[in-house]
Amino acid sequence: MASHGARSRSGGRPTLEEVAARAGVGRGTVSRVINGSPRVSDATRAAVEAAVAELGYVPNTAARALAANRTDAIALVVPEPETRFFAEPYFSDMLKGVGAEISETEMQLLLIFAGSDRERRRLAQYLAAHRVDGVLLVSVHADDPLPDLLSQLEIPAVISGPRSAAETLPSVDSDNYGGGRSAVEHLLAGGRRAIAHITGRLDVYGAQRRVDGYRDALRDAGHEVDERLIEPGDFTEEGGRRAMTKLLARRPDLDAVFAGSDVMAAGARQVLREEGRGIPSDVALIGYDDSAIARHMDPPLTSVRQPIEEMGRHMIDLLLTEIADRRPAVSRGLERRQVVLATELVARASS
Amino acid sequence: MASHGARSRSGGRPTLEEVAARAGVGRGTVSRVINGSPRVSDATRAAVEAAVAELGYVPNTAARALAANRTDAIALVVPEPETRFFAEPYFSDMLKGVGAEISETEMQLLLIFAGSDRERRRLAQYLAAHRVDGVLLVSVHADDPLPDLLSQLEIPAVISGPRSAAETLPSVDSDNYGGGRSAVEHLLAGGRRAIAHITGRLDVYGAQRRVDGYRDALRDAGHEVDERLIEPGDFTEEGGRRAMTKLLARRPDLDAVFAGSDVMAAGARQVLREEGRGIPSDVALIGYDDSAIARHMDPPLTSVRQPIEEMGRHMIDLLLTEIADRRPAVSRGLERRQVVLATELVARASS
DNA sequence: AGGTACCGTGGGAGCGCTCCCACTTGTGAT
DNA sequence: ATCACAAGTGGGAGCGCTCCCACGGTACCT
Repeated sequence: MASHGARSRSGGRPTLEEVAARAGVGRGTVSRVINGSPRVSDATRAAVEAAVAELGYVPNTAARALAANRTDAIALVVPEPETRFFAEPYFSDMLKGVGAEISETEMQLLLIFAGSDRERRRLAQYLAAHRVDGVLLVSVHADDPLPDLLSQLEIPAVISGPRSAAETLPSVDSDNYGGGRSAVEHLLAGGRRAIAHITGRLDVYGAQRRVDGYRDALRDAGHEVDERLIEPGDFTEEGGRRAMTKLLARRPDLDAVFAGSDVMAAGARQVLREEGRGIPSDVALIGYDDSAIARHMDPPLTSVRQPIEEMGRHMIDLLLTEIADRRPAVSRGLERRQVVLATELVARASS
Repeated sequence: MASHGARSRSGGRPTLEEVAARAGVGRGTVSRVINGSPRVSDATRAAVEAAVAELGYVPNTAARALAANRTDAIALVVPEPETRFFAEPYFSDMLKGVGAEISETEMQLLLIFAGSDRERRRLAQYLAAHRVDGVLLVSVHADDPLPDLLSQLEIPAVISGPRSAAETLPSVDSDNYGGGRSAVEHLLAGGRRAIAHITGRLDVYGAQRRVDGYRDALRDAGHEVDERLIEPGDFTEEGGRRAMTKLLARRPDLDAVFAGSDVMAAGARQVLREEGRGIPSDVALIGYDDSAIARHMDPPLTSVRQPIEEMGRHMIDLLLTEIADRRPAVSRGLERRQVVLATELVARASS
């Protein structure tokens, strides 16, 4: 008597072997059918599929993971506290795109927050245990060690928003430079001349690029760039307020503000209101992200739209390719996989 | 030569066996140390721990799952579209509590949305594959088949918000009845007499209980309940607007409104404003959830606070107990595990 | 006719762990 | 000194799958 066989297993789920017996074929054949191999005759496939249905067979993921050395899961890592995740529409839109795309596959998506030190350590453990086949990294700051850890562990990863122009990881980004340009060009076209810019956190590459776009748009139109019109923000509403206050003090004559995010634009708006400046009569205001805030603001906010959901889709695609390429230890793909998606200016009443 | 050994394994991670060799002990001993068994001498334990550190050993989860028939993961299942998840602070607070509590353990938390039919089917597959040791169910409607599926698969589960008074699953809830009572008592104490109630979706048990609390509070204070003062909502802002409009039409003399959620209160507020009714001068308004909306409303909204984060913590505790109890096939715990937490009325300017 | 090429198939070996039995050694009771 | 028992340990068996080799059969070539 098999003493081990008596170990209480959960609900006696059918195994591959049992399906094979039922279908009158070998284990290998069932495995082939389950995994969609083409090297199975139609008759056999039908027989196996019938057996699978009758027995209600569902593959044991753990066994598969052990034997095949893959987990069929990928993680969406958010190196931020949960709070920010929920506060910013960026993340939820991203998640929506990612979720939609991944549901086309057999892969499982895990959402992991790594805001605190403690969470970081857990994440490191988790990655070291290779519990996922790949990682999606969103909102990574320039000095974050996470990407290095990932490449050291040889875990495929895709980053949203490259950390610099020299990003080595495959990445998906929107055209921040072009977005910045279009905002300024729009304001210039509206006859504005003293255009201020409240930047995002400058350790975020995308924020830098928006500044570059701002500068170049002005120069190309034959205007000089007055550094007093540029004030760094931090993507928060409060930061927007502070920046707006400073700008107003330095250049009371400004007639337009391009904020690096809708949230900062909201902060700026408050200050402009308090100072009695009409929007857009006295000062035109334009944000970035085209989030719900923009639509609901009074007046509705002109904003630069990033196709965030689409970015999420692309990230999954890149990652899956990356994972698939990892199988044969061939070609370290020198063709850098960097996707950049176009932005779109959504004009509303604020400009 | 072992032809299979050549299979390209990921990065040659150290195995239990290698740790054992390094520490000069057997496999079993290392396993005991890793799993914190007390039946190991201190000296041996130290040696093993040293070997683990030197080799950077991390257990292979798949192998462990296969051998031990557990996954060390639990899922938080949200039977709603992502959109609602992000829109309602309820979920993020819940997630915060759950996340905090689970990070005390070795368990992994998965977030699964099951809003669409398609997602439902994926979830069913997922559960059938027993990829998690237990499930946390939030926001389940009365007729949802999910709980049955779970019990059929013998997967431990805990529900937030029982589906009815006869809920069989372990559950964690706040005292909706008491919350409803306290809202009404507060309004009565403020001298209000014609108190309306905009209910939540009545297929949500908690919403029913709030209505019960509303009714009983009025009766106990010697007032009759006028059914024209009760109008069902659906937890949305638009629903709040609609309900408020109807109530005003039916009982223009009402002097207070108890809304079943802050979001609905926000909708009600808009209508009251449009009708020129002052808050709280003409009509006192009170919400439920004490969400961010309540604090930022104009005027700030009195609301009934549920300790959602704490509820999340309790859910994890219950679930872990449930999972642990599942090991020996003993006592089908007849002592129903139902936790009910107290609510708290937060008085602000709207009442 | 024999040879060569597949195709479809069966099943051994092995993935890295846990579980449990059997064994050795140390301790205290007799 | 002898026995009983516990504490600590080693390692076989097995979890359910994938991978790959080997095999028989059919089709096509020379």
